[in-house]
Formats: sequence, structure tokens, C-alpha cells
Amino acid sequence: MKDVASAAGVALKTVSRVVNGEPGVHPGTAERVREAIELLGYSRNESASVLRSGRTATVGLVIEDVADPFYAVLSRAVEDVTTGYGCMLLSGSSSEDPVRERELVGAFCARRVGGLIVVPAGADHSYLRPELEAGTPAVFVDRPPGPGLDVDTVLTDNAGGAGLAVRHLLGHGHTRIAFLGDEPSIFTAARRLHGFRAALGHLFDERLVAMRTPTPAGVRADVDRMLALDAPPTALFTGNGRLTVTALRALAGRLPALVGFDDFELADLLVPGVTVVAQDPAQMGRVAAELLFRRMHGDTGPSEHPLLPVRLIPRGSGELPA
Amino acid sequence: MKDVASAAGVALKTVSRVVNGEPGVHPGTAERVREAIELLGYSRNESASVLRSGRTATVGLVIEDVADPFYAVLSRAVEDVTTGYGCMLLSGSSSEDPVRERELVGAFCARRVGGLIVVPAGADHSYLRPELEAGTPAVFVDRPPGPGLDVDTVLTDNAGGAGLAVRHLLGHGHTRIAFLGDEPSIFTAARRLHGFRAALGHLFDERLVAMRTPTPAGVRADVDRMLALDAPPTALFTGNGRLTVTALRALAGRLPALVGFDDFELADLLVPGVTVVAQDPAQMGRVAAELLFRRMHGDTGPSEHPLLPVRLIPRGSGELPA
DNA sequence: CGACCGCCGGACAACGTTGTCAAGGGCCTG
DNA sequence: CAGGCCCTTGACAACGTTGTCCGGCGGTCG
Repeated sequence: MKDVASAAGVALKTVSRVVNGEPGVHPGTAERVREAIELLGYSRNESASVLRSGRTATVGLVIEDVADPFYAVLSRAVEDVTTGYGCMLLSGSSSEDPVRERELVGAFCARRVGGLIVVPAGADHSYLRPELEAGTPAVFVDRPPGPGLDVDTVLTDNAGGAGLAVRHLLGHGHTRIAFLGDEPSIFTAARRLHGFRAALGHLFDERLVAMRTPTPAGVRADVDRMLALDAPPTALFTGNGRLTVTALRALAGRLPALVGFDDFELADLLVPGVTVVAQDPAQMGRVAAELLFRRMHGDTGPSEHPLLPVRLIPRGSGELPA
Repeated sequence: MKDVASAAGVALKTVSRVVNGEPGVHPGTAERVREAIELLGYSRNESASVLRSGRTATVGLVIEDVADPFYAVLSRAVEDVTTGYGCMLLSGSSSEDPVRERELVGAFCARRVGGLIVVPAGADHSYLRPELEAGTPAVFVDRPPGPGLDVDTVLTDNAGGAGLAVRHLLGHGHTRIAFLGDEPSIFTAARRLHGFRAALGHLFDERLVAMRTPTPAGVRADVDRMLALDAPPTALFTGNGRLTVTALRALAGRLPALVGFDDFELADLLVPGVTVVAQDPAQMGRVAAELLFRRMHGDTGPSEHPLLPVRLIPRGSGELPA
């Protein structure tokens, strides 16, 4: 910048003004400065700018895994909103590891992000308190923070969605409905189990519930065990997209009625089409990002907790008779 | 940091030494400093650190769209390697827009990233020259840079893969093979067309080629036109994952033999299973990232251009007879 | 017992930018 | 014609950290 200033024959500050589009610079001067910038291939040092001004125009996003289509779509939505506000997005995958989550948040804060969007992996987020008090807003997405932290959240109606699925299957005559879910320590899995149980009422049977990290072998074992019962299930409710796909492979043709939580590409092309309770990850990302930017722009109202609706999409597998 | 220093009763520099794990600090002093850090919830200001030292421990990644599973997996692989080297990953989606690509690269450079991994959208990358000369290495992935830029690339054997697909179909008796590809201005699409044409030789028929951005309506029109020919194709080669899926929908049961470029989840569960020529996006990301880190660590050898192999996975759709 | 050496801690400048404040010059108004 | 105001420009300090250099203290060797 010093070089640009001397090349254009002006003071440092004038170059700074031009670079930042501040008013009060003679158009001719500005043009000369711009030429010098072009000529020298100058690019502003963001670090120095941040250091001096305290502003970063950066937002941090912690998700579970970018390679998971659900979070990939969510990321993209957040990125689009962020870009729309002239900000950059920093993101990282926690791999469901609380330690990694905390490292990522720490790295983002050290880079002085203006705000955080977090899909939490851990159960304790007291480490965030200093940042929140320092004025860095945070929005929790898909799962709430640990106890004692009053921040905005954007959650899906997990229990309601599970209820929707169960009632749909009940409506097609099923009374033996099984549930395959993720680890019960994961918030969404627990909420979906809750909704499942509540909608089934006295029809709930513990033997028809299996909750674990969805590995092919594990899911196959669960499916085999359930199908071998004296009174096997006639319908299956799978608790997330990965489980639905894993279960379809494990079933290998022995297809009971099936409704899955989460939509996925090609669900419509399978035979039969897979009926799902669909969330909208892009909407989730947009809502969270917009909320975050409102906070970053100074909205200090009480914390908000929008609950996003789900939608049942019948495609065939959920409409098979009992 | 100043506060930490006075709380611990030491000088600024000593705190700096502790934070950076530099030698030459009495263990007891270091412990006192760490306690003060913990107590005050201090976190180093990365901007100031970068400004002073010039080092960033950050890598920039420009891809086409995080929400695309191919790039999502690639991103994750790059992120894992980056994390392994103690670096942070900055990434952004260009949406196939050269202007956006350039903006992203500019933003990354302004943040003084240590290196760049780019899936280029544009055809001219001379704007990168100053950065490269300034010592910021770059690796181009999936597509080469515009002419006149001597940088590392990591590409897939696109033409070879297309040839593999065509010979597979020829081997099952097909002589009328159609090609649906993306915009020919996209490098990979052009290379795949090239391989397709070369492998077909005199059997190549221009009426059986359609190249465009894969919209459902457009692909349907292409498919309808080809199937209505006097001598319709008996086999179809689709030029990327998105096209394969779009074509499957457009075909709606009128299924000729089909081989797709790119593997995709559930390809094995469709009926028949979809035969594909599979790339390995994770490997692509890893190779590119490792190469970049070698450059960042000072390897100044001649530019490298690994060509990643592809693999034909027969699943049924490519083995249908003519 | 004295001098030298090594180890540890501290003072200070500098990184590149921007906020503050002030000064110069031209133009409008009284 | 003079005074004042606005527009444009510039000088300077400060942001938080780290590299450089120096000083003091204790131990060891001659």
C-alpha cells in the first residue's frame, strides 16, 4: 500500500480511502490510485485491516461432516447468505467429536469471526461463554447447545416428523412398526425416538427398537434380528438418511413398508419409491444464517428458537399394506 | 495478552513464548502464564500474529459447489489433510462463474493463505501470476488452468474413462451408442467427448451426441429426440453424475443400456444397478492437498501432473444386450 | 574467589492498515 | 472583498503480536 501511495503520488491514507470506497476522494485522484493498484497487483492485507478495525467480515461454521449431503446442502445455503452480506465463510467438520468441535470454534474465534453457526457434537458449551459475552453471536443448528447457554437455535420438528411417519404407517394398517435410529446420545435421534414412541402409544415394543451408529454390519444384524422375531415388524421407520440407505441395503429385497427420516437423492427412482419425512437443509442453513446476521447487526432481542416443519413425501414404500 | 502478562506478573514476550511453545521459559513461569490464560479466557489474535510473522497456517479451496456430492467429498478429503498439517481450510463455491472464482481467490489471497487449491471455472488465470511469483503455491484440480500458467494439476483420466465405457458397451454388442455430456466448454466434458469419439471410431454419429448444462427439461428433450430417430441408440453413455441421474429420470423406464461417468450413492440399489466409470474424489482431494503441502514446505521441483485412474464398476445397466 | 558462560526474562520496534485530527485550497455568501 | 465553510488530502498513532537484542542472575570452571 505504501508502494501504491508513492506510485500514485498520494498519501497512504488516500489509498486506504480508495480501497475502502470511502467518500471524499477526488474522482481523478481515485482513478490514479486505482491505476497504481492495478499496475502493482496490490491486494489489501486483510490481517492488518482486521487488526486495526476489529471487523472481519467472516463467519464460522462448524458441522459434522461436509461430505454428508445433508450438511453439504446446509453449508452451501449458509455460504450463499454469507456471500450476500459480503462476508467470507470459514467452515470445518467436527466428525461428531466434541474435542474437534471445540478446536474449530477456538480457531474461528482466534481469527475473530463475526459470528458462529454450530452443529454441536459435544454436550457442554460453557467454553463459548467468554466469546458470547465478548459479543460474538452464535446460532446452534440441528441440535441445541448444552445446558445453561441461552443462544438462538434452529431445530427441526423431529418428534413431530417421527409422529407423522408413524401415523402414516398406522393409517396403512401396520401395528408392528420398528425403529432404527442413531446413537440415542445424539439429540435428533433421541427426539425422533420420543416422537415415535408417543405416536405408537401402547403399540410400542422395545424389541422393535435399535439405536446405534449406522454401520452396514450393525444395521444388518438389527434387521436380521427383528425379522426373525415371532411377530416380526411389517413396517420400518428409519431415523435418518444414512440409516435409510444402509437399511435398504441390509434388507436386500425383504422389504417391509418403510418410511425414512430425511429425503435423499434418487429416493424417487428406487422401486418402490422411498417414502420419507423430508427436512429442508437449505432452509435450515438460510434461517440460521439470516438469524446470525441479524444478531451481528445488533439485534439483541431475546433468543429465538424457530422449529422448522417437515413434510411427508409418499412414494410407495410407506404405502405398502400390512 | 497484555492483561495475561500483568496477571501472571511477567513480560509480554514471555506470554508470547508460552503461547507459541518456544523454548527458554522456566516451567514454573510457563505454568503461571497458562493459569492466567485460562483464568482470563484469553485467545491469541490470529490477525496480529499473521501480520507480524507473515505465516498463516491456512489453505484456500475454490470448488464449483459444496452441495455437489463430488465436491463435498473432495472438500472433506482436503480438509482432513489440511487439519493433519495443523492448518485451517478456507473454502468457497464458484458456481461455475469465473468472476466469482476470481473474487474467491482474491479474498483468500487477501487473507494471506499459504496455498490454493482451485477447481477453475474460468479459462484465464493470468490474474494468479503475481500470487504465484509472491510464493503462494497453487494446485489445479479436476481441470487445468488457462494457457500460459505452469502450475501443478491433479486430473482424472477423462478420455481413458470414456473409452473404457464405450469399449464395455461395444463388448456387449452395442453399435449405436449415444453420449449425453455437459457444456463442451467444460474441460472434463470435452475430454470425455474426445475419448468417446476416439473409442467409437467410424461408429461415431453426431446425431447421438448432446452436450448442455443438465436441466431436467433439456435432458428429456435430448433423450426424446434420440429415441425417436430411425436408428435409435441401444446404449447411452452419460458424461457425469448429475447427467446420469437426470437421464435416468428422463428415460422413465425406456431404459437402453447405460454407463455413467462418476459413481453415485444408490447406483447399486436401482434396478438394474447402474454401471459406472468411477472416479475417486477423495483421492483427488488428498493427492492435491499433499502436493500443495509439499510445495508449501519448499519443494520447487518442476510442476507435476498426476493423472488419476478410473475404474469401471459393472452393476447391470451396462451389461444389457443390444 | 573471580570471571565467564548459559539461561531466562524484558524492552522495543515493526508488521500494514485505519481512525482521528488538522491543514490547505477553492468557492460561496454577506 | 473578506470571512467562513466544505471538499480534499495528509500526518500520526494505535491495533496485538513477534523478532531482535540486551541485561541480569546463577552456576561452573579456572
